[in-house]
Amino acid sequence: MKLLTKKSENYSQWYNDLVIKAEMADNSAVRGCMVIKPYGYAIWEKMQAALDKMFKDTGHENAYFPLFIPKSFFSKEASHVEGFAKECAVVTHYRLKNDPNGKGIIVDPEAKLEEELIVRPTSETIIWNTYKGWIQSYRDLPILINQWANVVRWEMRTRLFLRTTEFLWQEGHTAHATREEALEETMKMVNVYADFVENWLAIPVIKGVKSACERFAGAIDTYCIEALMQDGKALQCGTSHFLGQNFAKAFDVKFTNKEGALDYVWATSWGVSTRLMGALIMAHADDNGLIIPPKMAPYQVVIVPIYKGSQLQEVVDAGNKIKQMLLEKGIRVKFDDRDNNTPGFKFATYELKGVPLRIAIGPRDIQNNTVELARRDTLEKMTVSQDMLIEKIIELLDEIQSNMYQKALKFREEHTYDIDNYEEFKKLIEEKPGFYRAHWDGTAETETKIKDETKATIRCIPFENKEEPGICMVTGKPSKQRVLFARAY
RNA sequence: CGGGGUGUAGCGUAGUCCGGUUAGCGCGCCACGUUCGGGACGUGGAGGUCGGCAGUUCGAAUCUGCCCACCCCGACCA
Repeated sequence: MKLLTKKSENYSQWYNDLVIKAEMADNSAVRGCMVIKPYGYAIWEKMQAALDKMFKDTGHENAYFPLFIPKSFFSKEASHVEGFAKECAVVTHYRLKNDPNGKGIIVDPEAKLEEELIVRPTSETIIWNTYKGWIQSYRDLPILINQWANVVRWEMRTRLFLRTTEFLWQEGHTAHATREEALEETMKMVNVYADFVENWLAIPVIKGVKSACERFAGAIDTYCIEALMQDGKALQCGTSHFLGQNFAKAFDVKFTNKEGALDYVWATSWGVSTRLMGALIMAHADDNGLIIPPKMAPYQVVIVPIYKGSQLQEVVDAGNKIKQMLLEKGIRVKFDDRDNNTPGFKFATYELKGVPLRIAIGPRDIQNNTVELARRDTLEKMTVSQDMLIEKIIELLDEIQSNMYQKALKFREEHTYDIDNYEEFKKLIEEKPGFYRAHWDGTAETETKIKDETKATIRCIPFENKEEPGICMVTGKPSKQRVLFARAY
């Protein structure tokens, strides 16, 4: 049975199939929205837990702000409105009634809201309106708050996990007394994201700053992490914005500093979303299905019993014993002792779901005091003595985690090219999609021209860039360093 | 919003051009039995407003009109 279209045939189709068949998500009845299924949600919960701890460890607290934002709040920061206006869902009425013509139910025209409410596409405005009431003195600062929430952006085109109309995310919103402190926070959080994505999701990222065109609406600077997917397209995995005093000015948030003078507060905001689930899928999966890194996996080990009728009890007992041993070591394990599926079916199922390690145990193993252990990342199978099993599993989970990272890193390196000739760039971005490091004159005009002609955008100006003087590949004007181009999701 | 495509059982589909018995098949599902070291098999069974509405006709999944939904490619975007 053909479960997935091959990656090479139609990557989009392959990705959709994979998401749906691996029990991550379904398309929902609402345009552009998705149902996150239990298996997918379990992975999201793992992400939440890891990130939440990292936020707390860096001094942040969680809070919650409203879903609805009065329209007037939105208009206060000019570039922010401009950036989001085109994709907002708007609540205009608060009541339904029976259709007087007897055709079901209609919106009651009498129940029109005095002021429309925007369903948050991001919460800067309502949060800064709130912070205004919280901040009078430098002693009230910093405010370091994170919110776990859903947001709505009415994009034209949607894709499961990568760009859904409604999505889940966290958004941090901080307020500081000084520019330096806010800048430090912005950098700190982009580093937290990079740390998380690399060490937990096993996806290598490039940290950098966005060009003016790609910057968040309302920010002075946007820092980001960019990853490369297996089809050669880039995916922005997280952003951290230095908002300067833009929102403080828009919402009139002033404080008395140590010197007794009034000043506007400095702000940052930062977020990652369920898009990371898309990244996880696209960075690692193969034609057999998902590959979930051990630190993210809802279950790290699955035990599949193999038996003929009379051996059932013996094999199930052995399986339970192994399960118990693994649980005691804090390893997340599932023992699939359903008797209505064959072992082969289960093998395929858990490969599709991306479970990092599989134990198969049957009569032969019981006789030899062994199990068969199979790695999802390499599909390698080995026979292991039960006495060594726990140690071996702990070792392998570690190894799989780092092997996945190394493999993704190697892929990225093999798909990162230096390019100096624009004509060649136009050709190569088509034939060999990936990251292209090129000189750029720093102007929005050139960037826009490149985007229009090639669909490639500047993903970021990497932080860890060595000084390398050159000339812009389009205009020939001087450039201090190479920037990162790619086609992106 | 433009261009292309598709809607038939939970999923995948045949049939539509050229209207004609009870809409067929595979997977899945239910029952029983045999199986079980890489997606098992047999027997029996359940499951359909053929996307919707209207029209043409003795008769519509099939023809006509309108509408709706979804997918792919653009524009937009995390």
